[in-house]
Amino acid sequence: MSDYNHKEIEAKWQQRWEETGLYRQEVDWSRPKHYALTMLPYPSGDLHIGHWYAMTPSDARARYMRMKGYNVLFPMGFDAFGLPAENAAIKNNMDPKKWTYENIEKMRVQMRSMGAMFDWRREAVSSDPEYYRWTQWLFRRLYDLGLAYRTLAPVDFCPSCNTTLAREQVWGEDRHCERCGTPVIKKELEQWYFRITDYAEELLDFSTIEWPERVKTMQTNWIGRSEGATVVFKTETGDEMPIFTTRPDTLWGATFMVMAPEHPLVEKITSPEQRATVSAYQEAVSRLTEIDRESADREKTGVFSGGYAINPVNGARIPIWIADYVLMGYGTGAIMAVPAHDQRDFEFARKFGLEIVPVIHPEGAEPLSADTMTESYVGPGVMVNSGPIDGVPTSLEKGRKNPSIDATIDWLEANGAGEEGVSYRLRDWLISRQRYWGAPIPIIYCERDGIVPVPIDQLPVLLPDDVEFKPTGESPLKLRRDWYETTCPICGDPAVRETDTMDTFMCSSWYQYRYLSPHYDRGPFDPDEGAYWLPVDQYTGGIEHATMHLIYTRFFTKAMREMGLVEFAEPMLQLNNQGMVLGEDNEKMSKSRGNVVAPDDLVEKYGADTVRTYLMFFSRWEQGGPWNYDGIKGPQRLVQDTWTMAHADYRPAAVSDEATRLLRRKTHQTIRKVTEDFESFAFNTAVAAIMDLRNAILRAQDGGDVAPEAMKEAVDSLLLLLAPMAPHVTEELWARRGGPYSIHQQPWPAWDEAIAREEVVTLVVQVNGKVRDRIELPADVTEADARAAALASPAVSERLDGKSPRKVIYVPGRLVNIVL
RNA sequence: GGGGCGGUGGCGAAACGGCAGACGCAGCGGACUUAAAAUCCGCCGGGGGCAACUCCGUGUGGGUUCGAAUCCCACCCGCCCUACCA
Repeated sequence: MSDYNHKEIEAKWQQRWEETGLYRQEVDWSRPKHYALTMLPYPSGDLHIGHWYAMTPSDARARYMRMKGYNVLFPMGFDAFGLPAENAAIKNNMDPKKWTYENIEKMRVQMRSMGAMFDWRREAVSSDPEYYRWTQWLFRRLYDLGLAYRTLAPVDFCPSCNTTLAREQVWGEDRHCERCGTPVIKKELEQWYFRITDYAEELLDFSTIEWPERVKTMQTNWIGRSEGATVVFKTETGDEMPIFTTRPDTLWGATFMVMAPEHPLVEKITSPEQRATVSAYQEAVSRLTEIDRESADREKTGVFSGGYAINPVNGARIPIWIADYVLMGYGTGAIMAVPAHDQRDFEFARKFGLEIVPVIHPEGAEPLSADTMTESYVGPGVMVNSGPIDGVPTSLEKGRKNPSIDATIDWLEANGAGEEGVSYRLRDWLISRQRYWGAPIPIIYCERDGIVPVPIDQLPVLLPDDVEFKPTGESPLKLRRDWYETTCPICGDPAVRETDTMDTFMCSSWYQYRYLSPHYDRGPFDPDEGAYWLPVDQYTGGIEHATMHLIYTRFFTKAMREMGLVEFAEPMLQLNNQGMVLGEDNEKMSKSRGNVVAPDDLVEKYGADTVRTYLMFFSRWEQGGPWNYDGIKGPQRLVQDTWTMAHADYRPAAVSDEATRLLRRKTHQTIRKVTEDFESFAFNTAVAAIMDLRNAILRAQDGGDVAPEAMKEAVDSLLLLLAPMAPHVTEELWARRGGPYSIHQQPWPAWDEAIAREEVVTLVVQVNGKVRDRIELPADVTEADARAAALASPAVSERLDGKSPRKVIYVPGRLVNIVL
């Protein structure tokens, strides 16, 4: 037996797998398919331990499914557009493309060291023109479906540099430009959006997918469905001013209105006397950070507009105020204020001396009085001062099934003053980025024809190379006149290109489709591949994408369904999230903390097999936890012991049936346990079970009284069970023991329930719930015998003291509890 | 403020409502060795006892149950997400 040399073995098998195409994944309609996908990395240039933690257990699961008989697709690629490349380029005066592709090359080498079963022929890189051609194509299809639109949106703008700024370019409390120090202003710019809100309702439906409750809850909260009513108020200038409320029943208590400072009607309703005040307020608000503006504990600010609106339920003339606690992005950007029954409105009314009219009489209490209230009342009661709904009970704080709300909506609909309505917190997806390193938005602006999409046959709109990264504040794309200036596809007149690029989340919203056929040039993916492989069966990745990527890709799939590209509505049927590997100090890993664990060094020292096994063993996968350099010794010993026992020249002196039966039982119990654990992503206990089998085999080899066939079964089974976790060393040992190539193509071992069954059970004997004795009984003992045996236990009879028990609980195979 | 996840030996963790601590790390004692590493054997939650054994113990306080780490209620602590959502 030679020593275990992980470097030699891992290099050897990685090369052999490559040469023999072991991990080529092809359509095969005669076999059931399994599309396993793990989130693709951003090419930062260094594969860190978090990547290993995400990818190697996913790989082991894919390998397990393969051994179970599935035709498994397990691809990999790179989410290669994005800001870091551009920042690195500006900093080092380097081409972002060069930076990105050098990083990709480096990471490919690192990923190969994992020994994962990625089929590299299916690799997709989102910054390749043959990839983003189809990103642009999908944009075009979304545009044609009316799901992409352009509208004004506020961005941070430096009036001195005359440019938009990214959030991280705005510095300090006073929000000044990072370059020139000028205070930035909010400016309305034309930006591209996707109408994800059209799918808000459908995105709330998780009935066809098995995703973690946590992710479903986060998405549900993110989408934020509220039920209520839309009510149209009329301003004195004659404009309609719709509002959304979850408490339409309190309409009779509305004593003023509040508009967001950015509301388009503000200009119109502001009176001449108030104009200067309102403008100053708008200006001040535009300088606040989002965080400042949206922090709830900040004191309310606002100004009177000078305008009035009419409450449609009672004709009351109420003042319209402007305040930034009302957000343009939610509902209609304007609210009715009911200070008696809404705390925010109450605080505002008290601060500015506005009228408060209670419309709910609390159950069994004194009527509310505007003069004595110290906070709003949101409890149950009976409606008062509310015309047609006086006397109707109100129970819940929000939502329907509240009699007073139902009655109000009926009244509103009957009188044409409003209707039942639903509002979502979800906003449309802003995809414009004032950035170079991204997929160009394939749009041309023509004086005559306006917004003109680039014709399909002219895609991709290539991102030009050799751009100048002068810090001028202009997009580098604008400086490339030969690229920026073009002609209108419709009229042929001179026109200009859109210089914004697409959010990289768009690239990653459909990559699972591109993997099927990364070089296909007649569509985003080859439908023949799609028909077989889609949708993704098993998706793995971090929880941090719960409300971003994981919503976007669901939206994309629904939109692709509208395009006729797919027939299903959900991209990934099952999702499992891994946790995070923390530093040894139990803190998030970071260079500044000096607690970063480098996988390359670990692979050098221990080998990929040991690193993989340790990552799967040290904690529950979805939980993660702190790294521990000592802990890796456990899996290291497992690998070493496996090496030793697989080489052992085992010749028993004399065979014992009992010892043989015990080892076989352990073997079959382990197969059962590891199989169940792989099914449920419980990798840590799977490794523990394999370690347990290892212990039994070593003991049996030492004892030398187990039949050779049982020993072979045990060792071969251990190799097969360990193969998904430690693919190289098990392959080597399998080959050395004369097994056919490859171990990864062997069927997953099956267990025999009869062999796995215990013949003797240890019954716990409790008296009043406390363990007093343990008795060994045959596994098939009858209830009567078990009860009798328990009562016969000395520990019981002693405590029973001649009396008969009040009750005896029998749990088969577990315990007998005697209650005195 | 809202929502989510978690709190079990020195450490990472196991445990269909049924023997708490599987498996591993560290530690301690011993064997081998000139020595160290590696390896092997034993011990390893706390208290009491020579021992058989016994009492206590899963963040805190209650509850349900024959029986609770597990279910319910309240609270404390930690982490994550979200944040004036009308």
